[in-house]
Amino acid sequence: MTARDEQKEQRRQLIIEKAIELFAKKGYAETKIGDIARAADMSVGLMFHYFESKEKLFEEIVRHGAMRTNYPREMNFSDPLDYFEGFLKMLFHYSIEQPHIMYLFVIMGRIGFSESVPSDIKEILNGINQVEQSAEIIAAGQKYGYFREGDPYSLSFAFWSSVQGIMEQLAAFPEMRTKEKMPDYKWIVDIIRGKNND
Amino acid sequence: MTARDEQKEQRRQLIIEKAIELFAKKGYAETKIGDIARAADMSVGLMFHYFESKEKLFEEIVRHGAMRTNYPREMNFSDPLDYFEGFLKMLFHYSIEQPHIMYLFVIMGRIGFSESVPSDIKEILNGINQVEQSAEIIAAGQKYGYFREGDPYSLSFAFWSSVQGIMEQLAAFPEMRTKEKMPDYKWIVDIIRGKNND
DNA sequence: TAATATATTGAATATAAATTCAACGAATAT
DNA sequence: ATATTCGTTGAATTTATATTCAATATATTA
Repeated sequence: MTARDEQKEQRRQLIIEKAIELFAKKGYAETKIGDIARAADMSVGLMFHYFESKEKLFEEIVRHGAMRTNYPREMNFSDPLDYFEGFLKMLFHYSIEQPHIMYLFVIMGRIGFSESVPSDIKEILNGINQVEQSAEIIAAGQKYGYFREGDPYSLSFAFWSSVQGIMEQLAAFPEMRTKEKMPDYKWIVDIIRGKNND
Repeated sequence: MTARDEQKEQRRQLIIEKAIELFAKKGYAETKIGDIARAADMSVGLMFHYFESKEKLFEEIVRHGAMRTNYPREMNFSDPLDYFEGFLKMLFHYSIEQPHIMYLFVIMGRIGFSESVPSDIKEILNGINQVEQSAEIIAAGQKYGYFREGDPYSLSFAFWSSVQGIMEQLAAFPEMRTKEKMPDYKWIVDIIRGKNND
């Protein structure tokens, strides 16, 4: 790996980083190549030296995101509430200092219903149905009183939709991303937890 | 009002209705005039007979939305929880049969951070800061134990962000909009309510 | 240092979407 | 029934954005 290759890789990373932030804040269609170029402080033409197209750039981000945000699947947890609390604690915590994960989370959550995202990109996400997976955990946990009563899929849907909503607002309003102003992740866990436990 | 005028007004309403649905599902930038024209079953050119531009069409929707979604301000409530429960109950209820309000809610919630929305449209919403208003109600209600402890603004932010997230997902996935699958609005109220009450 | 490869730019081109417009058919008024 | 206005279309035109490209600067290699 020559010095130049490293430089190139860093440049690519810079573009990706800025693009992630912009895609999260504004969505795919509203984010212009020119916006990303400006954020990365380079000419529009140069963007195409590093990435074949806007679509390919986005695809690389989605692939990256598919690795990073699937955290819960690989967690070990002693009780099923930890699955959710652990993930949210991490997500909320990092949102303050390293918004990267939050941005990725926002982008990933929108892919499902964004028509401008080509279908081969959507396929990257096959098999990562967060709502489905969580519904199973909730269903299992309900038997032992870990979660409130109600349809597990609906609960899971409500939970992840809420998290998505909060992350989207946090992405858009950085002034909320301080220790003082950040919502407490436990408030959100209460969506599925109810008042059954302590 | 001649028959022709009525016809014209109906046509305009049809366009608005379809546009609301599409703007809610895909966002402003991703919704093409052609999409709306197709949904309303007319030529693209004809759209411009009814609306000066995409922007003006959107503006009309926002004005309309500014009237409809500001419901909570005008509600009477005996205890402050009713303010939130009443609104959510209404919103969730109508989402099933008349998704119109849900779509408007989604659109309105995105205006704040959508750069493609011109600033004179954003100004329509000045004075309707849902989060701010709710924070005051929460702050007042906390003294009497209606709400959980925590920064009122953060609680309000978390609550409305969650609602926004759920409405966005419901807008995109109509299969969740049935009596059986819909989340229970009380789960969401628990974000601010905590387990202080019954 | 000369030769070669890579990075960068700004201008040209291509593409997609919004908007305008001339033409025509259908409704309404005189 | 004729003239006038309105609704409609499809084909131009304009505008915004993505993409390509020739030219130049900068770095690397021989």
